[in-house]
Amino acid sequence: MTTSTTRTKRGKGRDKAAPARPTQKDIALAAGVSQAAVSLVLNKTETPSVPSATRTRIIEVAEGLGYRPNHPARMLRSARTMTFACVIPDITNPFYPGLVRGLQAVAAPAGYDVLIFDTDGRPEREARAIDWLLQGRADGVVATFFHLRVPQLAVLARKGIPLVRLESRHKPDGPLAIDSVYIDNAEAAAEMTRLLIARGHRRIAMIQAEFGPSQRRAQGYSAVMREAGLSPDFVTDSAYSEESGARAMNRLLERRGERPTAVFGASDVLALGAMEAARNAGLSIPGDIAIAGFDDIPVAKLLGLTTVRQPEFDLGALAAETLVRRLQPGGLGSPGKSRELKFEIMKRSSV
Amino acid sequence: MTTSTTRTKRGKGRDKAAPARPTQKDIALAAGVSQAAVSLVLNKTETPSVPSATRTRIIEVAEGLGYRPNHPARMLRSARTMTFACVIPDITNPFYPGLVRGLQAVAAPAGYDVLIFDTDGRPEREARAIDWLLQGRADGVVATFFHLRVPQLAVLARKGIPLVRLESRHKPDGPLAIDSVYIDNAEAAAEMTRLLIARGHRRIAMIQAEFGPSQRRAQGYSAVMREAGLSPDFVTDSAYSEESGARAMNRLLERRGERPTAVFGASDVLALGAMEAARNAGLSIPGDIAIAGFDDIPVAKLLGLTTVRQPEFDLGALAAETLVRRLQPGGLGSPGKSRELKFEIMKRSSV
DNA sequence: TTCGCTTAGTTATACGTATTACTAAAGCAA
DNA sequence: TTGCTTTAGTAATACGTATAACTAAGCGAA
Repeated sequence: MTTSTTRTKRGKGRDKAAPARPTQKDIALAAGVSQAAVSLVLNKTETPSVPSATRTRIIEVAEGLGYRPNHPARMLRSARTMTFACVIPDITNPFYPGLVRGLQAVAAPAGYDVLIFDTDGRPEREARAIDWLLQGRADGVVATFFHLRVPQLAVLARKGIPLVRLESRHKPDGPLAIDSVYIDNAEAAAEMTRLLIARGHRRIAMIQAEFGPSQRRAQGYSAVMREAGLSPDFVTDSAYSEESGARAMNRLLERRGERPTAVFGASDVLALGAMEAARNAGLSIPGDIAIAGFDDIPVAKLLGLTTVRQPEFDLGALAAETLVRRLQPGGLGSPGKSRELKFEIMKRSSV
Repeated sequence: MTTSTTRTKRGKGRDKAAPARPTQKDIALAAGVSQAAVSLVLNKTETPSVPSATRTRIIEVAEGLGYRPNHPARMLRSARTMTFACVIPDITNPFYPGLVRGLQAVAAPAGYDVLIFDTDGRPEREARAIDWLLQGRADGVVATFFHLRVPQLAVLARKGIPLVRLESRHKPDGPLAIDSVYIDNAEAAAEMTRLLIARGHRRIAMIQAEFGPSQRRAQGYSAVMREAGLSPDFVTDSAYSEESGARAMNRLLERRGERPTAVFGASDVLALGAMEAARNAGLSIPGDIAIAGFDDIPVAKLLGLTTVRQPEFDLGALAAETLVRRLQPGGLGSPGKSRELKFEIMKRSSV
């Protein structure tokens, strides 16, 4: 609008002051060598066919022009994106940022970046994620799928894209390059349920979500309840969100007859929502009602929530390690493994 | 399979039946047309030179083979990555996931993905981010830099990569494609300080971090304090983390002489750390000490933290819109604009 | 002299796509 | 018949890189 020169950024326009991104060709031209020589020097630490004088000259010219390798071109040529995709329901759920950092911690030193894809736990978004991955945007994937199962995921492995699933239980080895990392969700939930029973609770309800890891947690809870001669009591809401948790808790509180004395949220976010709803209803925690969660997101500590600790960072790091190994030559051949990390019961003040 | 012409063309023929990702060439071969025809049909909605019979055949073959366009090749050819980079200190800070979702909400419908780069607020990581962006990995950037200033960032704009900064105040228009979105951090901090004074506090300390938006917030606080004839009282720690907040609070509590009656954390995360330290020291909030924060991260509500609301999602969405507009033809020419969103004081129970 | 070896590179090609420029064949009018 | 238009495509090229295959010059040895 003002006095601005219409600058053509790149293209055959070739005007002098246009600071386009210089390519190896530009360096070659400026240094009086071929493009191949430039590529050689810039990529190999030892170049038998290029003497150090030329080497130095090329490097100096490259620095002088501010050369940066063109990533897309590299990807195309080498069929490697040097990117991991992280497919998760929602980065806003405080469980996942820690996982992502774990991923990054291992991926970055190995030269990989991390791309995030949110599915919102919806089947069509999960399908879109697969489609998107098949476009060669990532060399490997770490993912939590609520809906897709191995048959739908196998296509990735078949196209040479290893996948590490964040799972809720041990998976039998499979022939494809689909691995998993997990903590034993059923056992963890079982142990938490035992704790609640040991504290004297008999009417214990579980707030669960429709899909995802909540199912496995529900199994552990159910098993222990029945073992103790108590009847499982589920309230199901749609998502892993505070709103869902609060809604579920309100449904519990509206019940006529005997209310539960303890509520086990299938995830911390659900438990926190439940906690707030309980407080809003004038109940004290754990006096009037005990609340337990699952995940141990960072705020759980601040709020004194008794919960199951999932080592999110370590899970991410382990997943990344698995991918890095898979992507080494010949790594795709071995059978899919399931690797376990240990959970921990964090006893705080909400139970 | 039916026709045994499935050949492995990538990977030097190691695997036997490896179903490589089919390319346009493969489709062309199978459909008896040229690669150009395939590209035409698959990309244009109207193809005057390809009759609908051929069109249909090509599309069917493409679907039959499970064709997915190769993203790197597209990027190279079209010089468009269809990716936005989001450069932030730490995705683990609960302020940022919401920002990312706002970004995604606008970016995705426009066809852009979002890549996350964590800097940890360290200068060398920020420099690495720039370097990394210059490799043509993203078409546009949304970023929070603690250390880099316009001179160092200008290189992006000069190479045709628009940048939207998440800022703490209005920036004068500049000639480059560097925009910013912000809330008026100084005024917000000023207003919060006024609230604390209005509640009767006279000894009000601020916990701040060494770099980043904390500085601007400190200015607003200082101004109001001095205006009221009170002296500003800073405790500085390194990062925007709970540990830093707790450490700073402990330093305040260890002071001999008169303790502050209110503590203003330059960010919610700092305030939460301070809150925990205060509780651990046996103080009640707000009875013994009032605590205020800045950001309004999701847990602030759960913990009853009085704080300044930054519309994180909207900031992200606005940033993305700005980028999308910049990337439309001719969008890079206009001067860099600074766009403001409104903050809100969230009065809860910690003050 | 010829042969072989080393040095210092260069040339050529491929990755998969998008796009521009071109063309062969058919149809039709004059 | 020629000339022109339409139809239905194809061939060629470029994007920037990595790498395999090649070469020209110089030198020493047989």
